[in-house]
Amino acid sequence: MTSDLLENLNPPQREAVTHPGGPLLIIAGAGSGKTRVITHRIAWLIREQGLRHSAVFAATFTNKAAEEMSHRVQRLLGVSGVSLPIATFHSLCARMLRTDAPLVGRTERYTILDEADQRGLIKDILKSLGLRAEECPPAYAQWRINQAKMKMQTPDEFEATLERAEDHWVVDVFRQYERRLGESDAFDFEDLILSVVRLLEGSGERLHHWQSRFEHVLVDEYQDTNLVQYRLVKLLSGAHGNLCVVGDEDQSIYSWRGADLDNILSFQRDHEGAKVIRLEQNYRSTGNILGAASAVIAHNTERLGKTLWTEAGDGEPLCLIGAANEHAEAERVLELIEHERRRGTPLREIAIFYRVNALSRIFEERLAAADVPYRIFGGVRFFERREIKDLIAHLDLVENPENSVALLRVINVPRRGVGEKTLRGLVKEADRRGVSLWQALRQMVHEGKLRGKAGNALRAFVDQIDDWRESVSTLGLPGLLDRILEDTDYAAHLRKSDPLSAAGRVENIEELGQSLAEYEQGRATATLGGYLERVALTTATDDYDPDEECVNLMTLHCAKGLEFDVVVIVGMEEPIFPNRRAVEEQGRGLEEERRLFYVGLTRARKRVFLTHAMTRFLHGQTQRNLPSAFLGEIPREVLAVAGRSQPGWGGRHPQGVPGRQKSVAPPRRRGTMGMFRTGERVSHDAFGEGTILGVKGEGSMRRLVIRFEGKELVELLESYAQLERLDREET
DNA sequence: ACTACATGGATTTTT
DNA sequence: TCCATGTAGT
Repeated sequence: MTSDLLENLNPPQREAVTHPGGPLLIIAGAGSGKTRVITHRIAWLIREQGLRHSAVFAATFTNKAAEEMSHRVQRLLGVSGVSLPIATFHSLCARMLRTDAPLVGRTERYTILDEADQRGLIKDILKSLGLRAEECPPAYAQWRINQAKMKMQTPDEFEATLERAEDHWVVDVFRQYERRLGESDAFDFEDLILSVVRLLEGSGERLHHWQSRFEHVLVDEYQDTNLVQYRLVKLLSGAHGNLCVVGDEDQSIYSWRGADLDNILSFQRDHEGAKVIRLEQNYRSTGNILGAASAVIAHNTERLGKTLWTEAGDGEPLCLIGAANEHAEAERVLELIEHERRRGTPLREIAIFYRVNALSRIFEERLAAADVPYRIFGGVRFFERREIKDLIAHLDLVENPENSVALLRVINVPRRGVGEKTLRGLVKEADRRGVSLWQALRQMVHEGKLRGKAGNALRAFVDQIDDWRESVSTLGLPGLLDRILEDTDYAAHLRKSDPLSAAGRVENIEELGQSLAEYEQGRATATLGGYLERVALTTATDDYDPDEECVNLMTLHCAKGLEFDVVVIVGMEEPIFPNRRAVEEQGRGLEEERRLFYVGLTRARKRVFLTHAMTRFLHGQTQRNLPSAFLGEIPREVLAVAGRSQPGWGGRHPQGVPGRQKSVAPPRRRGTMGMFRTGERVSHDAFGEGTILGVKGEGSMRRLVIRFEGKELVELLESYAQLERLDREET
């Protein structure tokens, strides 16, 4: 029986799809049809192997990936509107906890804290412990606590492994934090998975229950899993061993978020008899792009190794563009976009990637000035806007008033005259009684202890929450929101606190109402808890429109999983990319930076442009930047160097080019201007005139050591330094 | 209790 | 430069 599910698959893809069971590692190179293989495999398991829909646990890292997979599987199966267990790790665990939360000390109405909530809670704890923010930065505590949790450390274990004595305060914060989470009936992101792991480890009955529920376990982006996710997957597949993981070690770029590359590197050792399938045929990029990416990544040592190939032709060479400063760089990128436009490339097929967000601004400004539509990925997310967070916090409280984080956020918004002093008293009182803030409030109301201006406000607040809680069922979700808006006169509060942005914020609130209505309409059992779970685990970047006609700006991290005809990677400069801090502060820094470059390159279908500026104004000062070392790792034969395309500009105009540039010729490509020798006089756009003192390396790695007039020594890669020979001109 | 200024720090951020 | 955060003033 040849299933139509196997049509249009290449042999290794087919083998991966039809692998019967047992551990399977699919090493999926960039652009090798990974999603296709996963979705076809799930469909194949269900249709050809007779698996129940609900028996395939398929975990991803992003909602977007999960949604796409889920849709495609449903399409393959010819069904729709089915809720398959294809979702993010967090979402799958949240679902398991909807029934099992009471077994880990929470209720079914638990709350999910996002990172902002988490930071709020930590700040609060710091305050109540009397720690000063200068010596004990909340962000640092948050980071350490999350790191510890990702390593499955309890506060005690964290304390035992603490290396720096001066960090001991974090232990206290961690202990308090865990306690307060419990009191608030809340999970943070990591807890969602961690709690399930602890549950499965602690209860044979639950382990058996979930193991038999999920007969196959699939993991996407396996190179990004951390210890907790690894344990979860191992536990769930422990009984039957039907574990299929898909990943690419060369695209692991989240180690700083706890991802452990060893999970994928040692999969074979870890799972006896594991089958390994490599997907190496690339269906996305040209030969030249693939050649560049492969050559770059070959410098890494922590690899399973794979050889990407394509049936496509070489295509055009990658194009390196050097500019004198960031203004010139932006100008060149704009020219390039204009040129692409005339070539017929749709704007939505052009992307600008940068290593750090700080680089995006100048491109935004230039694009806006030139009336080129653009959009930025990963800005402030919808559900992180202040007004939305405020209202969600109200909803959180209605669902679960024990949630102290939400309570503190909301108790004086809009202003009710409940200040810091009153609040501190309340926190202290709750602490003394050993109950949540909400419980303390209720008890105090009951005992008639709340008097005075603040007391009245607090009593009214308690009544209001109770009132809302009672009316949820009659009002419906959008109705509840309206009621909250009305009762708090929130719009007036917005107008008062920030008149300029009020209109936009009101619009956002209307959108929130829309989203509530949509949620309610979309399902038979729409609950407030269900909606809040979705909100907590969803970023609104998930719903961007890929067809919108605009240039895409994003960090290299955001680019993972996307593809464009034309990719421009800007800021290819030494301290920025590879990022000096990343290299210094993380053990595997340089290799991870290189993987990031690899990810960027492999996003491109047709053309890649790499740009760098000799000097850049950043953080309030002008820095002089050498071209990225990664540029030297690209084989010379696939790299073209654009010369100065506009005589008379681009060089010594620190203020940028005055006025609008008329459309100009495409970046001209030309090779280097012959080899330079020691002793020759040269001129350079940014550095001025100088003398070559020495030569290092050879071929594409040939570097020139130059002393520029009155300045220190500079080492430049000859192949793209854009030097001009002076001696000859002067004679 | 809220607002206005100073200070210091500035990768990346799937959930 | 720009932003978040902390403190001093009203």
